[in-house]
Amino acid sequence: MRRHCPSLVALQAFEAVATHGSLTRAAQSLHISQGAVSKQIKQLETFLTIELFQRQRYGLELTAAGQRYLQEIAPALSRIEAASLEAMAPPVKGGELRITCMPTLGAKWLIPKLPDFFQHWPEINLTFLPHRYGYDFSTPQVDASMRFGDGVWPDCQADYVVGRAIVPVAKPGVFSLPVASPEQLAALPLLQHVSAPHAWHDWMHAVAAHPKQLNTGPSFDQFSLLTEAAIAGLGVALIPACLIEEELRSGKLEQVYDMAILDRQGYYLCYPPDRAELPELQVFRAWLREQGLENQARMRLASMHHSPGLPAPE
Amino acid sequence: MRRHCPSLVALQAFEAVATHGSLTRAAQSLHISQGAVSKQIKQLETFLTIELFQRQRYGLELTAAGQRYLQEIAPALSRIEAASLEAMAPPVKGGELRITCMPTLGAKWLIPKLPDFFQHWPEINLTFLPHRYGYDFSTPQVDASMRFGDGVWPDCQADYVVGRAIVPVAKPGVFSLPVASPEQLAALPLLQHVSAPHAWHDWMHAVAAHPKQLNTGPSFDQFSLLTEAAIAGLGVALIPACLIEEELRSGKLEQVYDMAILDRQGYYLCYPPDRAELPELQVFRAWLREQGLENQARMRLASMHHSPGLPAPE
DNA sequence: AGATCTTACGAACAGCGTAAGGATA
DNA sequence: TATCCTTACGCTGTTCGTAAGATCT
Repeated sequence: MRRHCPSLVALQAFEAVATHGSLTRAAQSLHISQGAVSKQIKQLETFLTIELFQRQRYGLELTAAGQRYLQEIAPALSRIEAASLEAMAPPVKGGELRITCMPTLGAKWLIPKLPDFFQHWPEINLTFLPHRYGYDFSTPQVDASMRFGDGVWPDCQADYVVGRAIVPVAKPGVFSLPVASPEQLAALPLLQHVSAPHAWHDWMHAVAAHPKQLNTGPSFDQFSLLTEAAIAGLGVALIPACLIEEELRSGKLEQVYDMAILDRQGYYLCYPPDRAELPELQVFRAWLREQGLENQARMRLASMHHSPGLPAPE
Repeated sequence: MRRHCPSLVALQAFEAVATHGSLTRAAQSLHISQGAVSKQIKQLETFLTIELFQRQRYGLELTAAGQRYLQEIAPALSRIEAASLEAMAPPVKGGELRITCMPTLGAKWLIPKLPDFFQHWPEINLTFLPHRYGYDFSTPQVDASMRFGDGVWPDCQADYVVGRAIVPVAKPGVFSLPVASPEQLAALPLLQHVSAPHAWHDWMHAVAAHPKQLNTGPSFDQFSLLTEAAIAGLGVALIPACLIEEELRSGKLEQVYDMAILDRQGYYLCYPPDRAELPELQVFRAWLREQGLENQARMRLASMHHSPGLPAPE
């Protein structure tokens, strides 16, 4: 049976452009030229006879059809890559992988998911080095590191994992929630992250709301404090969804408006080019990517690729 | 991020060879040369550094690793194709598709699944023509037809859908079931399909059992009668799993040994080459394929590519 | 002999990088 | 001007078909 499928490289390019919101950065992440990506996207759009992206100043944004397509394609790509890695000769017994990770992300997101990783890859010996080792790959101690940022670091490959989806949350029952419109939110106490004073403005912009004034509340310098403040009922906070999965599940927090925004910054897995071929790292990378995708699949997203973004948290 | 994936064409070739059990027939179904398929498979095996198939006289058989790989890859491919078709410009409003279908398959398998099809493709007007119209595509009345056979018909493209997985079933509680070994089955009354007197021999062979004698019971000339006989508690019957989904679910029948065999014959969607590009047909074909895959995913399979196979049923 | 898989060779095509062109603020 | 996307050209590697070779019954 002849299949009517686009090529895998085109789909990978599509996914990269969709998550990065830009041909240039997608090309960087794919390690190919920007012109090549442009052509792949165009070819894919011609094949499907639809527009996947809306061309804009400074980047491309997914159309509605593009979003639907991405939601089907991304998990399929992920599954193919994971299955291929799993099918390959398994890594050497006792394979080692040494990483560092930001404390909040580790506690709230990564560690809870590790049992699944060890179930698939019992031979891989994963070691968390002290976070203060940072991302100095010059010593042989650290193989990879979970960092926060926009995915561009010198001398460093970076694969997006999770954290760009930001949701507004509050303690259930304190305010009359969830609200019907973003404008109603503006009147509630809006908790701030000191390093991201524009976060609420950006959010309002991304959901196309234009309140006259924002009721700014107290500020905090870490997401963990912001989380606790929201749980205490002090107001509404903008927090990466991946850091409050447990709180949302258990009902300690509630999403107050069903729209996440896609910030430009997020948690990336970084590693030096010379470790890219390490089998244990490839396996970990593919697994991380699948975990990150699951997070994203469930949310309604308003994209905001070119906002200033939030600063490094914690 | 650079991905370590094989190419899509290689994966499609892999899937085709796996379902057909032969390079030659896979090549026919893909409409490319047999040498090309051979090379794709070899390249894929080199890429994964594992053996996907065991080369045998008259064909190739999946290795255990190959089976695991197929179970991940096939749904992913299916999803990509379905998403791509859905993303394309939707078929013209009021698109027509006229098919014929064998009565038992229609009643037991296809019709119950149609609500899902119409949900995805409300614009497509699907018409079931009388089965006696058969598969005469010379008149413009019939676009495609569900046929039973081994997938090779002259002047006709044929995509495998479902029906090759055969399971032994009986009424619960009548015998002491399920049995621990295939040999114990040989002593129970084995219901026969008159046109497939070797079915039970083949099944025993496929599961590597060698009973001294088979306790052959009454014979029937249609699967629907065989099904009713099994429900009545007359004995154990070998029936395509897709024809007794409802009976297994409701407990009217029970699978007596947890091993299906993959017969060479099954239900195929056939259509003339000049209708292959009909958008409505492509959509229907991709949807059928997904439905068929779901059936297969749940079973333990012992393959039996080169048995004589069962005759056309009903 | 008959069926099947493997391999070799040349042709066609797809994917890439470089680099020039065009649009927008 | 600066940034980003688009397009053109030529190179490279991949995929294909044809067809001959190998193997097994």
